[in-house]
Amino acid sequence: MTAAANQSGRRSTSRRLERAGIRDVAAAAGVSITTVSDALNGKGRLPDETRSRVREVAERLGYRPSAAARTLRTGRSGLIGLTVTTYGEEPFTFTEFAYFAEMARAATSAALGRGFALVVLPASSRHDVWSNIALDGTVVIDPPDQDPLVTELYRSGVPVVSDGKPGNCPVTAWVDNDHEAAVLDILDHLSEAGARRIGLLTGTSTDTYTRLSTEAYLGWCRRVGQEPVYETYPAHDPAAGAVAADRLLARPDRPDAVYGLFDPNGTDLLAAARRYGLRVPEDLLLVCCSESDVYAGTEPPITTLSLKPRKIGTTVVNLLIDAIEGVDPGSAGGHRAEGSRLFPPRFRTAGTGPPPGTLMPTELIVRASSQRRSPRRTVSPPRSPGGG
Amino acid sequence: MTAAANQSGRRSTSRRLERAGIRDVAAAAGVSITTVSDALNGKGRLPDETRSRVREVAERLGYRPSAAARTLRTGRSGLIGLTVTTYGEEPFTFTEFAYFAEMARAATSAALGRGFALVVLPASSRHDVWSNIALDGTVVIDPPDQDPLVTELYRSGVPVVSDGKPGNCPVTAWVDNDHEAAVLDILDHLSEAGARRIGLLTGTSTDTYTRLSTEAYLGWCRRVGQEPVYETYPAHDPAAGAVAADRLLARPDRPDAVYGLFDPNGTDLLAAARRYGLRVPEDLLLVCCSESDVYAGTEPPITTLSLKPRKIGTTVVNLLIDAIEGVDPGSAGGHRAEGSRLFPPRFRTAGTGPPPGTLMPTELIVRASSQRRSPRRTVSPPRSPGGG
DNA sequence: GACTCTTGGAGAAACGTATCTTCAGACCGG
DNA sequence: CCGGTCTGAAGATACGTTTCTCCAAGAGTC
Repeated sequence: MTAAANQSGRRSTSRRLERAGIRDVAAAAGVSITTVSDALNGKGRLPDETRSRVREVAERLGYRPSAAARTLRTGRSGLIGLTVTTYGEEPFTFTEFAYFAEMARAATSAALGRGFALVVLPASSRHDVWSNIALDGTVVIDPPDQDPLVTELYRSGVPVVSDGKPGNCPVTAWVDNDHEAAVLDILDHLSEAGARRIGLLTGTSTDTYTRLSTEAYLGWCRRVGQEPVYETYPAHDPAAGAVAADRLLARPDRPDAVYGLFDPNGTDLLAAARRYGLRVPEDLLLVCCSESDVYAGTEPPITTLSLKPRKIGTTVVNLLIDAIEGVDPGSAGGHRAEGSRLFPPRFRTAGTGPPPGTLMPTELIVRASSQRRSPRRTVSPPRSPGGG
Repeated sequence: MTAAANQSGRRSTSRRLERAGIRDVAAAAGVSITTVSDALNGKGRLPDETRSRVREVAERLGYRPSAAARTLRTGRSGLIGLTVTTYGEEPFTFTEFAYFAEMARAATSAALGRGFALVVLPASSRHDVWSNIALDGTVVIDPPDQDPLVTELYRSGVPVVSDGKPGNCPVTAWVDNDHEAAVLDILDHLSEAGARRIGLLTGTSTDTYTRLSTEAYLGWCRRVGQEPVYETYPAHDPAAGAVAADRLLARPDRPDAVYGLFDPNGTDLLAAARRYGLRVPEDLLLVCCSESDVYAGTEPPITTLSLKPRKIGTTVVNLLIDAIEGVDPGSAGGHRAEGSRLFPPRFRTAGTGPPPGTLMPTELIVRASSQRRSPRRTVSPPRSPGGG
């Protein structure tokens, strides 16, 4: 007791009325700080009586362990960065699209459930902000090729999991949709509904989503023998989308079905169709990729492809925390991702092979805009009942 | 140099291949760690030559100061909590409504601009998550009366600024719209457009927004001599809104104009009106509170009240950081809030008076749904040209 | 030449926790 | 009676900064 009391005495003279520290608790309980730490953290070998007594004293003193000190000592902050990449020169697309909002929400929730909190950090943030925060790991949304930020993070030993298959930057793991399969699915769906010439509304940026989707479309055209009909525009510019939709329907080789890669494309295409006197779905079949449920209420309702951002967000965070906690994902201790795991994930062992990736399924929500036969049906599964 | 070299030597034997620390930089540059710290942080009295040499060495070694250690030492983490309150039993309304998404985005941006990052923390989070994070301050969105979380934060000395005038919990400062003025404005606007009986669609929860708005409506009715016509529903339940909208228009004393307090009310009311064969705006004038621009594209476009979440988010964060940095908001050093400041903010001096509040203006975006005369006009200022 | 300033920089003490090591004593079998 | 094991707990160190205090030497000043 004497030592603890001495320390406490010293402190009380040097500082006044500050928050109670572990030493104060130790002194008040008549034990050492080791015992306090052990009692509060459920470690060490202590009789339950001591444990509860210490806890009670700590409670009475309103003791709150210093997160900073704990982080310094343990090397764990309980903080995960959520990086939102910026489109073009736009400062900040976070929550701009429903996809990001949903994904961020699910990620926050999943992290919280495992005791971590999320720090929202645009990739364009000042470097001093980044380096001033103790991060246990980072989620990166849709990193561009050769993202210097990701590279530096990875090099400095911070686990990085990306939403979107990374181009050339090393990551611990990544999660993405099977964009190729999704596009092919939609094209088949439109063909079955009677489409003869399917057009595409796509973006000019080089992110994986845009690239894979466009390539899948072009490949399908080649295979089926259809001339590609597509227009591109900078996806981050909301005004440009309407213009591109107009361009697409104004072409001499006007498509009789269109798939739009971005969320606002549905309303833009619908408006353009109206301007050209095209009826949907009679004259024009429409599908777009969107997480917004406004398309259930448009006239007519529009078929959408959902990328399942909630599943993605949850999976990304779980993979990241697994990596942080050093869990072997094969063992029983690891948290199982919810979606189907097409690629068996392996955690990076120094310099062997590509980082493990997980492909998540998408969901096609079929509505009136892509059905000629029975426009009364509103929602149906994407494939015939026999499909997996 | 000897001491530094010794320390470096000791360390290199005990640990291998870890990140470079300040000691390593000091040893490599042949100076003391004090000098390194001063050089890197622009403090102390050092000739530029030494400064740049140290910086260069640090760069070469890839030195990144430990955020945890800095936080422990300085007591500043550069982290701000963003608390999203939960509606009813719903887990998590963050980004649910456009208001929160916009507000959070603006807050993140503003914080980043001043060197802080935001940690998203639902009020329902496990306590261990809260206490495990070193927060310099917290933004609380719409705290309920007697929020225990806010009370504890405030008591433990963490500055708290709330979006929404707090009920009974102590905060450092708060920001809110002038909801009473906004409602009165809308009611006047509808009256001028020819409404004889104005109805209200409101919520059952007790948050400030709902309470003040409803009270303003009731007061106006009393003053004008109109019998109140309103329906309430739990705002967090999206399905209940449509039902309540239907109830309101099914009443025997059916209103000829309705103001809906929540974002989805516009589409719900429009759908209900259609079901009852009511034309908007001919038979029914419509206004709702929303940040979504879908109401510019509905048929007809709907007049909305914007609470200006971006301004709110920016102001809240700036007030919080002012408090964290101990800036007297009256002095030139303080960051000026952008909006009009109806109450002169004073920072809390122990136990005197209520916390300083700032009222921000709202904006009425007038569209066809609330105008009988000239439905062609789409957007106009809320008041007559003479108004402030 | 003794004195004050000023400049450049080093030493060492925190910050508050977690944990490794050590240690005294109790208990126990032979 | 003695060595060994187990329990309960204290001591000390390290985590990596920032910053307060102090000192040496050079530069002026009278």
